[in-house]
Amino acid sequence: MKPLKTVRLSDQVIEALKELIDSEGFSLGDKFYSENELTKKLDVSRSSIREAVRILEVTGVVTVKHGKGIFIADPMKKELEAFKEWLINNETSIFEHFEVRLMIDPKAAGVAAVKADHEDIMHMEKACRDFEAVYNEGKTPALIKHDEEFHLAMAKSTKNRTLYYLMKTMTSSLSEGWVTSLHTPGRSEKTIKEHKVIFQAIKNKDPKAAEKAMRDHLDNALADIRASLG
Amino acid sequence: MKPLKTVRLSDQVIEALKELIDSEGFSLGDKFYSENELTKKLDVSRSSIREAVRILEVTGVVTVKHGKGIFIADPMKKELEAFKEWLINNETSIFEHFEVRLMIDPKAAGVAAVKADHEDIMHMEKACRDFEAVYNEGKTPALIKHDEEFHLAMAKSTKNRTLYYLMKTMTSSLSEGWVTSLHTPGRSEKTIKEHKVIFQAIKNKDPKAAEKAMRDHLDNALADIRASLG
DNA sequence: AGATGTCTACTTATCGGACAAGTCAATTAT
DNA sequence: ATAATTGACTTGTCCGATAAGTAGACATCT
Repeated sequence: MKPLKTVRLSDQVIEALKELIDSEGFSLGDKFYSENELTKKLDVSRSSIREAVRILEVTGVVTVKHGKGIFIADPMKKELEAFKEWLINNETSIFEHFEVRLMIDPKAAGVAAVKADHEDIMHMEKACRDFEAVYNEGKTPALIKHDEEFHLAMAKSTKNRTLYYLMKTMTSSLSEGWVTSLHTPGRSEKTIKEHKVIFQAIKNKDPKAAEKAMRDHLDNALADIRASLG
Repeated sequence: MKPLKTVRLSDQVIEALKELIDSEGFSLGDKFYSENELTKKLDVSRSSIREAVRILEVTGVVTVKHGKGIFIADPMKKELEAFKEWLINNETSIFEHFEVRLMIDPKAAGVAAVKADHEDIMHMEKACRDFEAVYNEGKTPALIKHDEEFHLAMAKSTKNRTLYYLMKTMTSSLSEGWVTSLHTPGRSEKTIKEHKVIFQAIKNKDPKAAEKAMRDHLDNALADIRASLG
């Protein structure tokens, strides 16, 4: 790479690095080339490489770790991990969790009803089927996983990655701490029915019905938990 | 300036330069110190100075002109251009963030209206005052911090720690470099008014009014951002 | 065998000096 | 007076050296 007049070299390097990441299929968390490797690869001094990498770091494309190397970054990942850790360590109550989920999930279901495509519909339908199948096999502990699968499929179909990652963080922290509490007597059967109602509303592209169905689902689940806890 | 363990020197330089700009009263278009001057002034090698200056350039604090020097930039103008670029390059956009915030914040404001105690009210009132004070001083870049302060105080008064930490995670996930772009022309004045409306509704323990005020606030902010981006 | 410390290679972080190249104004030649 | 030149100052890039964090291999001790 030779300097082009009037255009800063390090700016060209920035573009070259983005291109490298895309074209060579680097993804989330992968270790990138070291500064020395990049020096040879792009035939540019290490100073220019460093400037470019540093800028890619502040713009959230990569993260640089002293002594380890350059890694492809996930913008929200760091914060979400800290969030999850906090959720687990602080044993936040299941009621807090539901209060938040009641804010998010119904609205998300409404958005999903508008934006879900065929693939999303298939995914949610599969989650419903899996839940029912596992229930019929009597594998109660595994049910929570498929409950999450449905809610995550729903979140994904909103086409909002931020929302999706957020839900993933919350659900994963939930399954690690409160597995047993969620399966109160008779809850699984109700969940199967309620998920189907939500699914149908989304499939019918009816936002209001989807929102209401999701709210009812969470309200019912919360009521059952309260009842079982006395 | 001596190196501090575990903290990158160039990061410290960034803060030092921001401090220099503030404390020595540099303003829009002024010629800043040259790299050599900064080297002597901060007792740091030119490489580190360059890294820091380069980052301040991409975040819109200064502009660097070959052969001429470093100049204090117009934050708004520069950043709005860069912000557009950033939105294009990053898949998770500010719009995704707002879509999620629109799900959470209004409901949270409703809960806050019910559960906020005296201390919470004081905290929110302080956030409103701080925002207005900083605005009157013309320190635009610092406004976002006090905007977040208000929303976090609101979240905290829900007494739901999960919700609070969630909000904290989301606000911090907004890339630090581009936050001032959120303050489009005329937005600050509106924010002051809108925050007051939300605050009053919460203080009056009126959940529905609080919810509506928050929804309006976010809708308006989003509309302004869309408008400023064309 | 298992725990512990040391060595080594590789990585990023910082430094200092060198030269290229753009800018501007004072000086000089015409 | 005008044009060309020079020189000082600026950022842009390169190079080589050293510091410091990391991880795995290896040897040592218990």
